[in-house]
Amino acid sequence: MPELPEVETIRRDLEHELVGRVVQSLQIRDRRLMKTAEQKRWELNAVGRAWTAIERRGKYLVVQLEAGWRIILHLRMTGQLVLGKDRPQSYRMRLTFDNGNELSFYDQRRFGEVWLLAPGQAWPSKSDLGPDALKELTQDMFISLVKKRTTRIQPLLMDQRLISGVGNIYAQEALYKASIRPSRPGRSVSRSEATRLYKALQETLQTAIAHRGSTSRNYRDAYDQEGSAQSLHAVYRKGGQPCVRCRGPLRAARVGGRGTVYCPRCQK
DNA sequence: CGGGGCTCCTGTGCGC
DNA sequence: TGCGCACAGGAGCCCC
Repeated sequence: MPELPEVETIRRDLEHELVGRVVQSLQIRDRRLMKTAEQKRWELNAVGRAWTAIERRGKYLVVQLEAGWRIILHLRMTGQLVLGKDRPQSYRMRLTFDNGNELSFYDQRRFGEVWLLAPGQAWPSKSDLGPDALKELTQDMFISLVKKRTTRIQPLLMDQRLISGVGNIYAQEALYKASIRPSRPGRSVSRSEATRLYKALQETLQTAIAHRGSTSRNYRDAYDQEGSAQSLHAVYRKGGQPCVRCRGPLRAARVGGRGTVYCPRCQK
């Protein structure tokens, strides 16, 4: 599910509802998510602490707790963080706060991950994250990064070590907007094309946030509501349908092991 | 460095 | 209707 715009939407919802609140208890239903020893560590160190800030790095959510502890969450494909009481019992983890509010972590495919980090403890991502696509990536950084690689441009956009936050939906949409084929080697993308792509990416991500993310299947915001950015999609999952620009059929292909859709006439 | 394939899971949609 | 297969917003790992 969630790429940068979806995670940012959830972040804002949680910030609004939970900053300043104190965790009162936690329930775990998925032993794969957290083993008994780890659960004890959470009860000792996360329960009783207030949430002081909620940040985002790429597709990760970072919850700052009192005294320098941090909770890191990654929703992978189908993770959901939903506020409110009387939600379904199929949660993997649930936190209860001092005002009675609850936060439930649902995850159909169970790829999502959660960490509790002690003060100063290392970031859990195996490989370091590249600059955040919206907050840190500048046009110059983007151009030099693209020109340096022989990798195809779509997998390049989605490589979290190079740029963090972009996934399969928004990579496809930005490439369409910039009229560049997903399979083009980075190095073959000219300066002016890269500039166009940078701007398309920024605009795509910002507009998606303004629409509270894309709900294709599983994604819901923290209030369990769907986003509406999917109504803006020009190519994602639209193989065979007419291109909105030239009316020719969009083509479905595989690039870097992932499905992608592009317009063979508009995207060079 | 790059690319392909497989893995972790569960659910859906399609062709036969 | 049933069955099997491909594929799905992610990402790490292994091998070539």
